[in-house]
Amino acid sequence: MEEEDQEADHKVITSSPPSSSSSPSPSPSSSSSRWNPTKEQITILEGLYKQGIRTPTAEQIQQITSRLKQYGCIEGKNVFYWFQNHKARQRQKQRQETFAYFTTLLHHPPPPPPYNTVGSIGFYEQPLHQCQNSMYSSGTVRMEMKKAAAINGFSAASDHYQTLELFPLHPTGILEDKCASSNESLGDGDEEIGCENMTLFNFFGSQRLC
Amino acid sequence: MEEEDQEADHKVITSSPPSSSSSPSPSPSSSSSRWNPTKEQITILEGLYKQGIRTPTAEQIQQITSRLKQYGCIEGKNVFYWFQNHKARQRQKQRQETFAYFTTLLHHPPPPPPYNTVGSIGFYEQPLHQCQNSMYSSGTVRMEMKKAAAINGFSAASDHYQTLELFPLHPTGILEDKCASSNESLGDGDEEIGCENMTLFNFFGSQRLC
DNA sequence: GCAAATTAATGATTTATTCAAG
DNA sequence: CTTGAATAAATCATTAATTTGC
Repeated sequence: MEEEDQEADHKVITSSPPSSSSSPSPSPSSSSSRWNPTKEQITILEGLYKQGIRTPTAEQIQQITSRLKQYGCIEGKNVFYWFQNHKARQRQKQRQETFAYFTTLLHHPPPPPPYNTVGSIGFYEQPLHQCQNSMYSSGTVRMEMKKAAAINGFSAASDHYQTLELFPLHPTGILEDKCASSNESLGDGDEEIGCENMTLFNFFGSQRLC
Repeated sequence: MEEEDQEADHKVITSSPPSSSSSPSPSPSSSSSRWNPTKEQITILEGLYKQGIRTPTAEQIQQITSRLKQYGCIEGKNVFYWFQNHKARQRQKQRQETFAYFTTLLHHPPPPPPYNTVGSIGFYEQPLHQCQNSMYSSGTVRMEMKKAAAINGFSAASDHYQTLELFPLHPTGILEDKCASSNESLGDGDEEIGCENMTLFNFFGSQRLC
């Protein structure tokens, strides 16, 4: 549809004067192409983030924006982007930390969980992401499975259930383990539970470090 | 429509300490008529949930099940039910929290930002958490807001933008006030920056940055 | 000391996924 | 099954840091 000319003049050299000034004070003369937050603005934004704000609503953005204007020029979109980026990068950071943590664990095998060691979540060594959607190839297979699972579950739910054996599900050695105990603790648990995209352990996936 | 049942089984109550208790050890003596997850099992299941798994496929269920058997007896249907219930209840919980938040907001007239101290960001007195995901009680409020953002940003992104205002995003005076130092409506020198997409959030009152 | 050159951060866009109405 | 809204991931692009040669 819209083929953005990749070669547009991104240059926009803007002849920005390398004013070398360290503080991006709201000096209007600097017609920079992008928002350059002041220290105060950053401080406030981070404070809001710590308060739990992640994806502010339009109204919130408005309020925040007008509030931040006293410290320098800023628009709503800047606030919007800031939260987008900050959230994403915090998550990214944590993934790396978690990854490092797991790597460490793999080198120091934790005491084999007998029965009461809380933890051990590492399951797949594959990206995993939310792979629940991509385990099927023909498109209907999954549906079938689901239904089957459901049916099996509900129908047979009487007494003598016996490993219903949902399918020709060969155990496959896919899920070798390399368990590692982990559960909270690592990282600043600043994500809330309600959010359904914690992706705490996605680090197996799109990890860019390497 | 697809509101998961609500009172299925499994209490998830932190199962009592394994020691000595009749914790559902792998002995299918069927002392209880229903699955009683062990703490380890819960931990793992929650971990998987955090990883993004919501509705595992039959295969995944199978894998998870066999994995969890290490910590106590369990069947595929238990896993299946657990995800069903957990998903539904998390959603329910979040809706409630969000609703509470909004109720609070409605009772506390939008706190006039007494901005002065840089460090203290007294925006919302409540933790706020992240209500962005479901702040609707009836189901439309949030939609409106988001839509506004989206439409303004992506669709209207064309030419001279000017506070499109395709919404009752009435300022409500909530955020008006101070800091009005920079007016702008005057010059309407909109095209200041060569970026087309800049209109993303015009509705915030496309004011010049500086 | 200072700028050009290089690297690291981070603002801004675009693309892909997810979810749930219709 | 299709589609729109919302959001996260990936990517692009610019600015600040910093290194480096003089």
